[in-house]
Amino acid sequence: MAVKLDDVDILLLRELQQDADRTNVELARIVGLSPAGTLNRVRRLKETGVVRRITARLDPAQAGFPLQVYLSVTLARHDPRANRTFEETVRAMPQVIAADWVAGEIDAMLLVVARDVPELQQVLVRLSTRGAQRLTTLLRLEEIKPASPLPV
Amino acid sequence: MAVKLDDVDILLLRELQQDADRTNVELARIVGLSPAGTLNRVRRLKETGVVRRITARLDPAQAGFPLQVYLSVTLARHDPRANRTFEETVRAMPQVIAADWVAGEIDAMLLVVARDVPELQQVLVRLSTRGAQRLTTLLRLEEIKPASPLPV
DNA sequence: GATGAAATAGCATTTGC
DNA sequence: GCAAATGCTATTTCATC
Repeated sequence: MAVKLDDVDILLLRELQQDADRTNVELARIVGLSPAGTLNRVRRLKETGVVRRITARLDPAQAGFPLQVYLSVTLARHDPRANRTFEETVRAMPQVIAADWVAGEIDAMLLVVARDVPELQQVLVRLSTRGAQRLTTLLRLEEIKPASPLPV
Repeated sequence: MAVKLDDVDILLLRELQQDADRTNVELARIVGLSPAGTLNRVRRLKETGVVRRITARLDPAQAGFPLQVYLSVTLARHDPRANRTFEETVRAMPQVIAADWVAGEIDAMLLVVARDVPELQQVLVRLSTRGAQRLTTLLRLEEIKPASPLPV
């Protein structure tokens, strides 16, 4: 935790994670501060990087992406150059909506969306030709728990 | 795609996914509509469910959660009751910030955050005693690609 | 059926305390 | 961090295409 957060900050973070689509005045009422004070708090949370950004979260299926998969990836080689090639490939593919290096049974975990099966296959083929030795596809069937706030 | 989206809608979705922290007037200028028209569009996108919500995305480490893991889960039993028990357990655990049923080598994929190793272990133990037969932990090391907009 | 322009009420943001 | 003040913005209304 690189930033000191008091109770009001924590409360603001909870509220903003749940619903950032509210006026500053409304937030101020919730946390019991003046609008000016609230504005300063929120600004500081953004500036310090605790709040990375405010975004709209879409329903992937409603937005035209009925296929969502987790892709677990093992690389064929593990030198820095192979890693970078893979990273750049992943960043350049719009269907990959998140990706992380991980420690465990595999090397990387990707989240991929696609409009149909052929598009998904394109993604798989491209990753295979860019260093992925083993790709395990986990098709997202149903949400157990939606993207939730960090329990600050 | 359950909703018809024209070019202006698509443009709005792109902008809102990237940065929802802007005034309606600013959005209106970007998409080339009047503020009133833009407001109607955005409201409709929210009402139809394409936009699920507007939220603050935090930096997990900055917010006090240096440990983030993907947990792949295989259940011991697969009857409806075991599934429900597991679902309810997961929903009730604040450290689980997202969870999905998947088709593939495993049954479910979870995203978990923790303040330290003991807290992570607590999560693992609890899941084990609530139906998880096999738990594979993938520790998030480094971001390859941050949470990105759907490529609408 | 949706847009644009005008009008009002309310808000964001600044300044001084 | 608060209170007051100003300049904009959100939001509604109504005419319009």
